[in-house]
Amino acid sequence: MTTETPSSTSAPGEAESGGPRVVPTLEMVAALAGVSRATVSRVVNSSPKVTQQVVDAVNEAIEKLNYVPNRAARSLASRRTQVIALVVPETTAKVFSDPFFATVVQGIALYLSDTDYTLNMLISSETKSEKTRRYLMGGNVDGAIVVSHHSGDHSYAHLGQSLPMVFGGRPLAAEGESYFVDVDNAAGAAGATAHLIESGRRHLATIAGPQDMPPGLDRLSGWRRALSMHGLDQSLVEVGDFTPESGAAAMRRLLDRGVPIDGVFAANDQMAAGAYSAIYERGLSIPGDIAVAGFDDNFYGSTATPPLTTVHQPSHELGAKMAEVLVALIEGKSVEHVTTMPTQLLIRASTAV
Amino acid sequence: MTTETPSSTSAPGEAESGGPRVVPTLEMVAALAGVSRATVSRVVNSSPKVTQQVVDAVNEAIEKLNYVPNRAARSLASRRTQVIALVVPETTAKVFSDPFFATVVQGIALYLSDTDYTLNMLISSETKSEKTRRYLMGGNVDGAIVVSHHSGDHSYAHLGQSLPMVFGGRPLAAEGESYFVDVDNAAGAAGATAHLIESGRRHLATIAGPQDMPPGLDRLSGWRRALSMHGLDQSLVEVGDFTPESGAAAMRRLLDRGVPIDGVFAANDQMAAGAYSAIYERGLSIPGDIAVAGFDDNFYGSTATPPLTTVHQPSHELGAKMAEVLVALIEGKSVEHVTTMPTQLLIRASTAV
DNA sequence: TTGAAAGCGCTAACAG
DNA sequence: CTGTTAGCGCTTTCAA
Repeated sequence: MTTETPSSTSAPGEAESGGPRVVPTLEMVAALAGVSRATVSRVVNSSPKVTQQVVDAVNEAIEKLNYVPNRAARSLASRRTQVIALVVPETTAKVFSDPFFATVVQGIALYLSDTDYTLNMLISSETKSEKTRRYLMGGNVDGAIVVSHHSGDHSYAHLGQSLPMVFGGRPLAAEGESYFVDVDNAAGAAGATAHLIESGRRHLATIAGPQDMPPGLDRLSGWRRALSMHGLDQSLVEVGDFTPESGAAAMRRLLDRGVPIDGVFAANDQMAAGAYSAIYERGLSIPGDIAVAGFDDNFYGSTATPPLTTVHQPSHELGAKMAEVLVALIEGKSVEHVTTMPTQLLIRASTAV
Repeated sequence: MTTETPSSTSAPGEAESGGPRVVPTLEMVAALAGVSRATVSRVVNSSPKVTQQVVDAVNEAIEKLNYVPNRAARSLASRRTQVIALVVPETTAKVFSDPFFATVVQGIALYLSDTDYTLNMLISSETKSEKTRRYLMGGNVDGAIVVSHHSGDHSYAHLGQSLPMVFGGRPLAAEGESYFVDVDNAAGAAGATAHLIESGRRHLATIAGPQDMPPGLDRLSGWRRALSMHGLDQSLVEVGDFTPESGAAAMRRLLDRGVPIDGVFAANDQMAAGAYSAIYERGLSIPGDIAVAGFDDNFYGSTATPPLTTVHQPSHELGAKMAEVLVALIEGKSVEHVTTMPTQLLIRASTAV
């Protein structure tokens, strides 16, 4: 990057028209208000010990000049960046097409927009993870949020010892001291399963998610919990990988067992959609022959025929909560390591009696 | 050289364990390498005029100390922030569930991860637009990217005169000097329509998008262009609002006209999906009786039965291009105001012969 | 309650 | 090619 500046010193951002952009400084405000820079700084940071009179004068000057504090200067002086990093592992970014993730991010951004923090989005690919790590530890951010979709991958966990961090989704291994916000997968799954039972189904199967991912594990255990509470058989389990195809395959395997099945809980909507096709292939009906419930509440479920009963995740709130926890952490408040958000059962036609 | 740190001053981010986080400074690198701070700065900024020997020594010191430049200090001194704002109008954020948008953002982030720029995401609601504006103009960012989904809303356009800005999607009114990156809607639509014609269809209709949105307008004109090139009738036009329901309604109106129709181009996949249901309602088949083509390439089209022929948008590349244009603009290079990205026709079963 | 002064860590002329 | 010298705009003791 050649940093030579032509003699005319055209300020960056001056663009092609308009006069030189003049950004008012705290000093100018001080001059206009007839006080010292220190006082202006106090007003800007709402220090309690400033005369109301002075406060008003300063605010008026600020208004008049359209003054906005310069973040860089502020950071440098206060040794606080007011920046929060949003780390998105590239593998997650690929699944970006999952509306769930997008909504979580939106929740984070919206929460932060009411604070003085700014969101810095980093896509961290394999090749750049070291760069990301350095950036995080280089004093460029006050904290970080790591959204790793379903994987439970907390490879940045150890950084949590030196930088406030919050993870989305519970880690696979009990990472001891890391903070995370998660949805109550087990309770959600148990609720959906209970609903199946309450609607009269007695021969329940499940299409579980990968057993090396926390949501896969937890949703399966939720299913088991509901069944054991009712003393029902728990042997009808097949595992998929969260794709529709795997759901269809799992459903076929279940049907091939030749035992009666009148209800299925799939660990996500995609697999439930896959199950639909397998069920229809065999000439069976939904919910007539088999009731189906899913998890996630996305497009696959809502557009299916019949619409899928599923477990809705409060993705927006999840994001907001992650931001909230992180900010609390940064500000030195003590926070629970684990925050669990409740899910909501969406009853639709696929489980009608 | 007073680099002493008061014993009690606990650095922020010290978290609950681990020693005080010591972030190495350029000065420490200079000392270790036995050169001046200026030289270290030159090396860090890869200035060409430094002896290789010195460069190596400095880099070694950097490595040893795990030094990362402090962005705030750098910004303050260089009067460049190296930050790019991503402005997401909240209305767009609500449509966040559209994978298109998520992918565009990903493209932006990925492009920037290879540069020294950082992405700052701002959700700008009605109530906060003034805050956003101030933030942008307060010297906190070097430039901004505004992603306004389909609306063509360039309400931030006037800021472009003082801050480098790039918009996604062409503006509704010819905003004179604003920069934008868009997909070639007209060409894409013309291509899909041409494909319909080439596959033997002669009685073509279209379900156009809202005529107050650029994509709605451009896709309709693309359809017209293809028809006029073949001297076909252009009267079978109905307008929808990009929702499946509006697509179904529009299709019903078309069928109600009582004239022969053997092909339909819908301005997006959602409306095409709606058209499917209207067509099926009348007992007609796809593509047997009517061939259907859409635009966007999303879930609605790929999961439809039969899979929908549609126009794929290079969303990832679009994002990357937006970032590229903005960076060029910031660095004073001259760039075209309009950048149009090509689309790609995805031929699937809905237009089979 | 307010002001003066001393930096935060880095870049950018300007000498040498 | 390298070092010296000033700041960038703001916060923060420390006095007054």
